[in-house]
Amino acid sequence: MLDIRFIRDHGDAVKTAMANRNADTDIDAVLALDDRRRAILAEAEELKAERNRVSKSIGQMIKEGGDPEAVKAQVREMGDKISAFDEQLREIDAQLRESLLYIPNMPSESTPVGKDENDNPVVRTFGEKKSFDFEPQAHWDLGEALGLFDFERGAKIAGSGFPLFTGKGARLERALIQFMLDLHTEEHGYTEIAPPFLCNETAMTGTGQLPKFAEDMYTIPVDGLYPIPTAEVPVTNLYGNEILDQALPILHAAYTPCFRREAGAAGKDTRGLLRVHQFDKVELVKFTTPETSAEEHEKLTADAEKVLQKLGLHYRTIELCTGDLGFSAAKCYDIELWAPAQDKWLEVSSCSNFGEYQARRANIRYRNEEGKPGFVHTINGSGVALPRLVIAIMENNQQADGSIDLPEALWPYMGGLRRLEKS
RNA sequence: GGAGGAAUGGCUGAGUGGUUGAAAGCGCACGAUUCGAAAUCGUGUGGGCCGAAAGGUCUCGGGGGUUCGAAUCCCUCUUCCUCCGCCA
Repeated sequence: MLDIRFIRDHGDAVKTAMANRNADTDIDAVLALDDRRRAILAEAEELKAERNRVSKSIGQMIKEGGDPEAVKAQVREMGDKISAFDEQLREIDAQLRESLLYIPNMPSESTPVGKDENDNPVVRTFGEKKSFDFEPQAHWDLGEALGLFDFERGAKIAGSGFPLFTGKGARLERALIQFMLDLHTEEHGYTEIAPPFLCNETAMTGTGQLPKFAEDMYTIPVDGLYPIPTAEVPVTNLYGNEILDQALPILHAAYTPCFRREAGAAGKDTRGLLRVHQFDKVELVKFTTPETSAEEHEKLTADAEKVLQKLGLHYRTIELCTGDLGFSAAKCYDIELWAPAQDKWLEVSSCSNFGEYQARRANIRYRNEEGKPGFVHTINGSGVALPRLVIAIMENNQQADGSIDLPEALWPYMGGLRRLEKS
């Protein structure tokens, strides 16, 4: 959420930023609401000050044996007026907050201005495209043949898009999760979190999934809970409504399953693991001061990339332009893996710096050098998401006979197994 | 699921209707003392909103109510603790 005072003082900059984002927002309406709010607030508070004064004098009067009835009546009348003002304020506050919740973050100064994904610059590339002396197979064919997953039965018990892994496929999921968590906790300094997989509306609003993206979420209406679409939600909201007294930055890594309805992408990428309703992911989350957030964002992106380097996978890192930037992000790098049988890049991580946008929504603060509370900056990114990582491992490391060589980094996590082949 | 108890500032903990935003202690910050430190003494020390500031207002788990006035009384919700039941 943006600071209403910032919008008030930098209306034009905000409008430009929203235009760069292709965001449909009515900043003038928000400013008008803000004006009205302050006018009414001033009047209401003046009246309250008066009431408090007179009320106290009643106490005195009674002590001195006077008759306070006339004054009481007067104050009661003031109270009625105040109630009316408060009622108006409640309404305006709710409207204002609702409006602010629908305004996306300001892109950072350094975010390139652009229209859509075609304007996203490639920042760096690691490795290169593997060449095959045979026609590489798609992961769904490889996996089916090797008995790594059984999507038909997954669909039977849950629905299409709910993958089901079997045997070595299930083991590979577990191995990757453990490999990534070990890397981030032992080498990159993150503290592991095992959070709830369901979150309430407050948490979902804090990170920006609600209210705008409700249709992308699964819901459990009877309990008011949502299966999390990313560990970002529970881990960021860990510190909601707190003033942190521990040293920043705080670094957390968390494995969770993620649940996404993919409502806007129905019918797209329906085969295999390209786009699924449930997937595993290791997420990295940082809480920093404004001074260090840019640097910590770069480091977090590097931490995510390290996973792919260790697995020897060809990837590229792109920076999202203003037109392609996520709702809550100020700056974002996407990491994409090359999948030869798909003949395209697959996004496995979005590393975003949210500035104080999420912190303001979730009310996460720290004490600055003056000891005053200020909003932290939050940063997060996948480190990384499993399905497309599995696709890349399978499709890049496949052999002519349909077996798959496992990256060396995974051998210890697979109980020494070096290759997936027909048993 | 049933029956009880609890929720106050960074922490411990007073406070059952009137200048209480809240005693006291601890902690923390600054100052004095000291060659320096400890100890000691003094001063200060929650947060939101409005305001250029002075100041005002709101806030004692959340919401609602009674009252001229609520941390204090009433209703309700949430969370935690204890016991019973059920259960991975």
